[in-house]
Amino acid sequence: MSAKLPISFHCQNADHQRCVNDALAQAEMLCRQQKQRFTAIRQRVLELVWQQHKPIGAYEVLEHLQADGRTAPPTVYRALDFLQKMGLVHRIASLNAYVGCVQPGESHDGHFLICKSCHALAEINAPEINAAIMQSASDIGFQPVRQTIEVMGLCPECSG
Amino acid sequence: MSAKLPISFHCQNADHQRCVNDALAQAEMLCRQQKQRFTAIRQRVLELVWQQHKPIGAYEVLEHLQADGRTAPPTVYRALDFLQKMGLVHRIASLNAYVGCVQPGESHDGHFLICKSCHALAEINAPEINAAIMQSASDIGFQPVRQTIEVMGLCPECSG
DNA sequence: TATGTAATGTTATAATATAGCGCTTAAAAA
DNA sequence: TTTTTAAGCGCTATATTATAACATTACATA
Repeated sequence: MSAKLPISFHCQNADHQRCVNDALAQAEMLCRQQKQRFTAIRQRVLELVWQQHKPIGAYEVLEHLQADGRTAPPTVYRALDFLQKMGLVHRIASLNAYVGCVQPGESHDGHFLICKSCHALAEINAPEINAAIMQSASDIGFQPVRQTIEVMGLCPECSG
Repeated sequence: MSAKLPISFHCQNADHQRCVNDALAQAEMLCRQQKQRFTAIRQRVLELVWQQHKPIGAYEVLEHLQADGRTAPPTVYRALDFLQKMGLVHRIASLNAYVGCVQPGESHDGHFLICKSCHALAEINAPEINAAIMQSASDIGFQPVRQTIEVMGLCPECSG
């Protein structure tokens, strides 16, 4: 057994805004540490990503930004690329969408469980999955570099 | 230890056309069994997918089809959708591309190792990966339905 | 052959993502 | 502080991936 992240599909804080604020504060700290600029746009995009418990599409982010004034797609993609490089958000390949990373601090690949009913997403930290992949890969001489691990199914609330 | 598929990144037949022909023959049999029509377009698309050892994009398939006469995107996507439903090809979400399935016969999700250098792909059959995912999921009450497991890295030939 | 259904043709458009270039602004150097 | 430099962003255009909608064709079978 290994240490696991506290996992949940839905926010446990009564006030999700607190999650958002925490994420923003942590991001600011990380950017400062790594001498990266946490610009207004980057903050706003990260905030938008965190404001939902489910993956958000780039063009959905764009729509929100456009409420504050004209914005074009490259602006959104640049911000998302930056946030990914900083390990602050993950891209979900099977959905073409983005989620906030629950364990920021270093760029890494996540393992995701995604509810096909309510679209909630949980990022899990499962060393056994990594171990199984590493083992299978090394069996045939393959050197893993990045992973895309996305499992669709039903979350506890929707399967009940 | 479990039974594993014969895995390789590159074809072991001297003549890859044999792989292609085998795949086509098996597909024809499966379609017959399930009373599905293995039309000329479906055959041709499956052939094109199999003719490479790496994932092929829908529009790349389209280009090849257009050499034989005018064809539009929906035709390609329909054929690919059909082949996916039949379990004859897999879609690789992280690449927006398609590969032939090495163990057709029922629709299923594959586990993929993809070389980021030569783009070769291996479909592996690793029950340990499934087990690890199932365990992690059931720990938090999640019921998996579909998986996207794609590992990028270096194949034996490219890492040597 | 007549008939219903599945498959395909065709046009248009939606959805996702990036190239390229010039301006602005923040950070670093002088 | 001023200058220099590079990063970030605005903006236009366009590439890439995918689907909607409806007409037509071809197949299975009654």
